[in-house]
Amino acid sequence: MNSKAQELIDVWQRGNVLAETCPSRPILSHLTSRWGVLVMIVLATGTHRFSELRRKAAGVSERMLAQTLQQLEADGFVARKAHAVVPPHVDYSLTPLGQEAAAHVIALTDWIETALPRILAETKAA
Amino acid sequence: MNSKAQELIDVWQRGNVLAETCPSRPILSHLTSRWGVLVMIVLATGTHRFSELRRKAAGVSERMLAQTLQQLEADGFVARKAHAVVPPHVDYSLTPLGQEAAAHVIALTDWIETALPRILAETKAA
DNA sequence: AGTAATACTTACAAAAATGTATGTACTTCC
DNA sequence: GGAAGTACATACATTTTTGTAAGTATTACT
Repeated sequence: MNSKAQELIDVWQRGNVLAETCPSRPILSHLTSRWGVLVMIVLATGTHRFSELRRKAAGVSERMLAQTLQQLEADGFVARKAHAVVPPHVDYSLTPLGQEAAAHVIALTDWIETALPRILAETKAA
Repeated sequence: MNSKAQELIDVWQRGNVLAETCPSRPILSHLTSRWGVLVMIVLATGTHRFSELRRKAAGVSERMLAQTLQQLEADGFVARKAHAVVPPHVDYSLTPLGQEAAAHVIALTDWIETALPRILAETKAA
């Protein structure tokens, strides 16, 4: 059996982000995308509405927030609950899977935030 | 004192990725960039040459690898050591700071790789 | 003399991400 | 009657990212 075929089989057991076509790569990119990271962090603190997320993740446009939420929902990390009222009311929260993912994303960003003074001290100008 | 000024001061103690202009954001984006993640993972397994990194991080172009390495080096996560020989020989490794960062990046990717079957099972078509 | 090897850089092109502005639906409030 | 409020979608423009191809320097091998 060639290595390509082996890779396909392995995915049923475990992904490998180093492999070019592994389905873990798009998942990783959604989770580590510019806004994906921030959305996960905010949702980890509890259920939020669209507009609340927009305010807390400073800098996101409506368009990007909507797109990001749809990706995370499609990946099974975010649950969307729309209430049939006018004006619209939609609640976003993390699924159990999303909570697991968020824990790691937060561990990373938390480290960065904490280590920032040390990092900045060693950073060479861009 | 206004909140903008407070933000500037706080950075000396701790970053906040939710803040639009916090210097932690570019750091985060370098670490979570498409190739940044892979480079950190590979370097965490030991010192590598440019060409070795290129092979292990399947899919990177020379241009992107060079650029990624320069960013990570500027941030103080990667150490570059060039040997003055012909043909060129350059070794890349993680700094102590880089090793701390890598640990978290790996925790995340490792979780994704492990959870991949579960994730794929819940994933809605793109 | 021509080719290979390594770690890049540079110019150019194509693709992807992101932003801006505008529209929608329906109800409540002024 | 007109404005506000919410959660989006859509078209379009711009910016950023990424890739491709080619070039560079020096030595060794054929």
